[in-house]
Amino acid sequence: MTTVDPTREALTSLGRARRLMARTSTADRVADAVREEVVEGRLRPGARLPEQDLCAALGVSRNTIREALSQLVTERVLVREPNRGVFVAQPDRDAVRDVYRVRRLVEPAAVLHGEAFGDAAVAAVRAAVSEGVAGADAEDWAAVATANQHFHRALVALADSPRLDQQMALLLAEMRLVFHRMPGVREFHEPYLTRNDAICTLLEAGDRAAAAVEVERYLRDAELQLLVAYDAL
Amino acid sequence: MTTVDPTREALTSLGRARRLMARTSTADRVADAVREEVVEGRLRPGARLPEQDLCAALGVSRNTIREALSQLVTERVLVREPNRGVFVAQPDRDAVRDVYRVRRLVEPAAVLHGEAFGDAAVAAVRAAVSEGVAGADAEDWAAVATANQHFHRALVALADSPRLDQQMALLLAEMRLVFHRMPGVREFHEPYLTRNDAICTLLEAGDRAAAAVEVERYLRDAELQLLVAYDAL
DNA sequence: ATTGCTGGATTGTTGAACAATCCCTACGGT
DNA sequence: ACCGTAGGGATTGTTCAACAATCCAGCAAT
Repeated sequence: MTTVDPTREALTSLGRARRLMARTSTADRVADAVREEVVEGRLRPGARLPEQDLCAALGVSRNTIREALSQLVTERVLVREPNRGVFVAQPDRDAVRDVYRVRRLVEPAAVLHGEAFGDAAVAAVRAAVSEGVAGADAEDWAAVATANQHFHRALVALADSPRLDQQMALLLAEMRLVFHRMPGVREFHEPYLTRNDAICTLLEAGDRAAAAVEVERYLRDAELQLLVAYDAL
Repeated sequence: MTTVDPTREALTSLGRARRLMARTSTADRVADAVREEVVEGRLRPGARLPEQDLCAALGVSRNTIREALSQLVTERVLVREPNRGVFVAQPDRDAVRDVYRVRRLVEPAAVLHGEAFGDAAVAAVRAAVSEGVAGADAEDWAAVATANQHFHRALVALADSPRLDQQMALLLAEMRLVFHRMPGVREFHEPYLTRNDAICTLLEAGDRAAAAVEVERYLRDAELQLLVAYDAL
């Protein structure tokens, strides 16, 4: 029987925390850089990413590049075609349907049954709404799109679950690829500003049930609009 | 204006399918092998996985090993401590709470709003229930645990979403790590056999609302039981 | 126009190397 | 006995160079 030493245990715990906040690895930074290029639209869906070019551009070895690319493939930001290379993902109709199927399950449930305490979580939702309005006032539609994503991230954050937050981040990154495949960012995002506001107001009033219903309707409309746009593509 | 050639289009589609069914890469196979060892419990939570040992055991180079390990780290099967190595994950109390938070949102929602048509999906649930009963009759409690996981995977499959299925697979793999940290596999899984049966019967009767409520209660009880066991650890 | 071949380019995988970091131990000072 | 420190060994993080396997484009031949 080994006796537990609480002090020692606490110290090793601190050491672990230290390690977790250690500087990210090179591969992680490469992945961040490439992901940034993709979600910002500077790398278009379908674009090919030769490993050597990335080596030259980022000044790291091919192995490190490959590690980063594998990471992005599991995030669905890139797709790998064996022996051909990796490409920026091109979400197809089925991908859109599936993403919205998940969102329609998760987002209303988070609004309805979220366990986040206090008003901070709702305040984050309000902040995203304001951010969208500010973007619209400045006619910066890319900013409006970003604010919209912050809005939905804030909705999921009501569940107070790191794992769910992470999954939502992946889904939203995939959504950016969807938007990059089609024109009309303004037309798509602008109409939802008022609906965001309405949902947020319901939340602030404590009427989670009504807010959840409204979120579900929102997502259904958005999906339909995207699928129609895909058909016209 | 380009004219569409349906034959040509079908052929390129075939080419893409060919690539997707291409034999998995070495790194993928290594990841599968290690994951198998972990979920089967032959590698205990907290165990260290030195890269060189894996090289010798599996006969592949260190770079390939590292690629596989990175993959498993993103799956939360392993954790990496920079400059120290990778270890089999040891889900802590917070991990259990978070996993169940996600499951309590997703599983009832999938049961309630799932869009899987036909009886095939419900039949899969029934199959998992029968599998559990068979395992209990044979007093094979590991089989009962596996059947339980199949049951919950079948519940999520009601949503008919590949992305959700994949996420559920990751959560269930994490749950296996939780179980490996504590004794009493039988005591934990056996009581849920009758509840599985009840939920399945409700589903077969078309009463999704009642089934969803029952799933939610189920998950709440299971979480509580696990947290108590953690405290006694 | 279709088939078959060939050369070049890219990926998949390996092996070896080196710096950086960590762990452990021994040593010396107090 | 306790703390700090310095060294040594082991492991990881990263790079580089090489080779086989595969794919692609272009060309030749029918």
